[in-house]
Amino acid sequence: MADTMTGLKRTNYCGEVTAALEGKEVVVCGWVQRIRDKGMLVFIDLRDRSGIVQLAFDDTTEEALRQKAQSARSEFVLMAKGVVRRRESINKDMPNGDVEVAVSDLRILAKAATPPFEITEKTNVKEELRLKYRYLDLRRKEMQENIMMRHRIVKEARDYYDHTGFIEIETPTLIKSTPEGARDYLVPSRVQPGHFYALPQSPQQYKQLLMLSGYDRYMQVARCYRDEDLRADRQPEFTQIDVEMSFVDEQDVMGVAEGFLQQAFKNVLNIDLTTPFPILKYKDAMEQYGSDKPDIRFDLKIHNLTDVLKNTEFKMFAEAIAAGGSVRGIVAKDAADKLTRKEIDKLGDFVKTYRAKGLAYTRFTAEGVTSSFEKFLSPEEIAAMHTALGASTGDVLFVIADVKDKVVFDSLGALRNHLAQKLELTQPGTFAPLWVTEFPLFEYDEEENRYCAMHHPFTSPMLEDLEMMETDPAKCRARAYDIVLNGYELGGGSIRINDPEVQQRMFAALGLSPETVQERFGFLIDAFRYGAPPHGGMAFGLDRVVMLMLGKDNIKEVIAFPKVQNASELMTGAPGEVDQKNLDELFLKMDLKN
RNA sequence: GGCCCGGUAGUUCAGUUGGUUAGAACGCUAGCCUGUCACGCUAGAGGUCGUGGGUUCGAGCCCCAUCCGGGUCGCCA
Repeated sequence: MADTMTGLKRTNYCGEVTAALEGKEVVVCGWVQRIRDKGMLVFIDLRDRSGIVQLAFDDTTEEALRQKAQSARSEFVLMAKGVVRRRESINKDMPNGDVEVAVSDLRILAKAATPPFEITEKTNVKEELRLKYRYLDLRRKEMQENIMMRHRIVKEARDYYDHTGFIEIETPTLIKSTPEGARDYLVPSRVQPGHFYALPQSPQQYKQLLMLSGYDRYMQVARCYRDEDLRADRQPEFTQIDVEMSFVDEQDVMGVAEGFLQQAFKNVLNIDLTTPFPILKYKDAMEQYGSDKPDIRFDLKIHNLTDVLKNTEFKMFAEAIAAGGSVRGIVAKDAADKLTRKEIDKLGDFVKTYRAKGLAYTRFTAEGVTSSFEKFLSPEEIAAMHTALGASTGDVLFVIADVKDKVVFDSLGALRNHLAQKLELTQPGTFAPLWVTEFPLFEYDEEENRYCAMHHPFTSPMLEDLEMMETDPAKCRARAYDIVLNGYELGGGSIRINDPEVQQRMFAALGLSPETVQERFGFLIDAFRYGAPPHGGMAFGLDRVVMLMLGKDNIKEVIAFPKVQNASELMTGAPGEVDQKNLDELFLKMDLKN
């Protein structure tokens, strides 16, 4: 049987045992990181979330106690009492490597099986195994730092918004399903057969109603759910720092958000972010960076070559231009000696992922020019193109043409990021936040053959575009804004519609019948009849904020118990099957055919 | 649903053209060691090569199917 703690109380965390406590008696608790057994001398590195302290047993230690120490193994849980003393030889690599605890009482509180992987600060163990034994993975210093850093960032959020007059209000997570937008997670109702709750994709409608109720300046650390496929930066279950304010315009919301990021970066990372953040219109973001979440840490801007090449005889380009498409390119400065022919071919495959039909390139070296397409252009066209791109010796230029601007933007935008990574154009620890504004209000859904809300149906149109809601929806812009950091969408929001008439026009533009609107949003329409203040807000994706602040490229690293690509959790095995009895209670029948 | 990558000892990996008993490092077990700290030394255990089928005299290696994991496109108001 294991020892008990009887008679001992922890006095200090392991990492707190420093030279300042020399001569004092301490009691420490933790897990065995490592044992160095030299016979008459035994050293144990004891670890807790604060750090490591060395326990020492020597010829002055009672023999039975020393033997007990020798019986300990990795990850055993120990409690040790002893006097802090200077070491005979100092370990400069440890913060408290100049002291140790001369143990006089040792308790083995729990034995431990040999873990399936070593609990080390850094790891190269497969993620699958780490997630199956997540409770062991979370013992590692790296993970403990991530999780504790996440706590500090959440605390900064609560502090910041509290100090600036925000009230945290919890909203329900069993709510009514609204089939606009992402797929809902559904929860069957037992007491109302055939009816379902949905888990919230965001607290959107509740926070707007709170504005109507007068809780000016609301915030919530809110768990949200979307039943869509996972990515390195996307989990089906995630956390938002959700914010809504009344009697505000875009600048107010953006200013408050900038203040939060500024404070969090300062207090947590000691990094100064300059405000206000740059603002880029959606249209410019797409044209210059091929993305609505551009990484502006590096240049590699996209240039439009359509005019320059409008009379070209090169078929690939001419056909795209004739069909109303475009030809655009980017220049990788001084990359000619870094990109081999083989690597450029690979880039051609890369852009095909984004539906580009091909990647035209020119390698521009002192020895000469290698180009996949310039032989089809006139000398005047080549010169004009090079001028437009700002290309010179040593550069590699890439050109993509397509009937659809979206294909050109998507592929060049992705190529831009890919090249930046390959050519190491960014430095770790640099942060380039910006706002992207003036998003389109609508997006054409080719499957459903109608316009959908790009953001959500409560987003206000820009005042000057109001009339275009009916006449030219594609051109109608929204009072929406996204905050972007290093190529990631950190969050987004909008000024909402607070005029019931505009809201009706919005629903009409989306092709929703009055009956559908009444059924889905009736309570909201109704509420807005009773005095809705002008309001707006936004939400940060907390997981991404933490991920970027920690310099990670996978969101799982900053979530204690994340899900894997098929949306299961490897440790518990969720989701699981349930008993027939549970199904019967919920009036559910399985049909697993097809 | 599509594309790409991976799965060999507890872990990370190597494994030649298909050919003897599948190796290394770390970890683990036992013994020795009075100042270690990636301790050291000696000895040892540990493998259904993801799974199923096929080709072959012979498969970790070739073929087919399938499972698991990663990245990504679609998807993510």
